[in-house]
Amino acid sequence: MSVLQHLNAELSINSGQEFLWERVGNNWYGIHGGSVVRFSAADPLDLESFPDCVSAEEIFRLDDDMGAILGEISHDPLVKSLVATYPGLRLMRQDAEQCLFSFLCASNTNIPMIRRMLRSLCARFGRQVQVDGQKFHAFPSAKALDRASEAELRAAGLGYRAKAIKAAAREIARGSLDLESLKKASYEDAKARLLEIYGVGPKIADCVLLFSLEKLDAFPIDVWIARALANHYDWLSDKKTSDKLTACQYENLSSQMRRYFGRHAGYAQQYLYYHMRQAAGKRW
DNA sequence: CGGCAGGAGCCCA
DNA sequence: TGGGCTCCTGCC
Repeated sequence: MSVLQHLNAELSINSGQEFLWERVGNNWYGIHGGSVVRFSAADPLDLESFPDCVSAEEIFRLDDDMGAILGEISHDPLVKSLVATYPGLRLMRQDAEQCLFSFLCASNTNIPMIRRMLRSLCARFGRQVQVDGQKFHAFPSAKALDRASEAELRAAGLGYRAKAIKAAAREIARGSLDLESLKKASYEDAKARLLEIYGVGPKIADCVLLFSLEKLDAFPIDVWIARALANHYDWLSDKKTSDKLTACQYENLSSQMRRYFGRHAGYAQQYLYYHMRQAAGKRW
């Protein structure tokens, strides 16, 4: 995810959503599927991609009506206050395959480790791209990942996640999984298809649905959101009693929040997530 | 320094 | 419903 603050001024990327962005001097550089993207920290709309197939409108979701969206989710007093505290925070639209592979790497680990795994995948299996005299590696295609053995993926530092990466790469490479087509499907249908993938549970599915498949009502619940719900939403039924949510509790809580916040519940989720991380002093 | 908990979870018995 | 999974960092 990324958080874009003040589109025309200060900007920060929250790596809890977008894992492969980094600031170098006055520019941000990021990996978006097969492209390297660069934009100016001072003016994010001054954006180029290499090769040129991504626009600022696309990745910053400039087509979203932020006024209307913020109005909808601000019926909740906490989110209303966070909208004021973090002006300009936005969702970023991610490459669907990269998003799926990224969150398959995200289970039972932390953000610095996720970044390390993904950089390792890019370096080993991604195409090299030169931008501004610097060498980058694009995100590997599903075919490239499918050509790698599970052992090679383990050697890239993925641990037990290698099996899931391999399984998803195979489905995409063989054409049995078409993420693009899921953008046109309903939330329920797209989620059901994602849950068939080995290694994808409700949390990862909701992340892909929100960040890449245009399901802005998806409400992913990770450990930070679970804490936010426990601390601030007393009226929720079947709240977590232990550290971890069962699949049943997850669906119950997530659907309650989707109903509560409405068709752009995912934006509310991002404010809560960003706030919980900020409050805990996390930068990355 | 060793030991242990924890980290955008999920699968399996 | 509980245990295990890779492996690294932070803390005691």
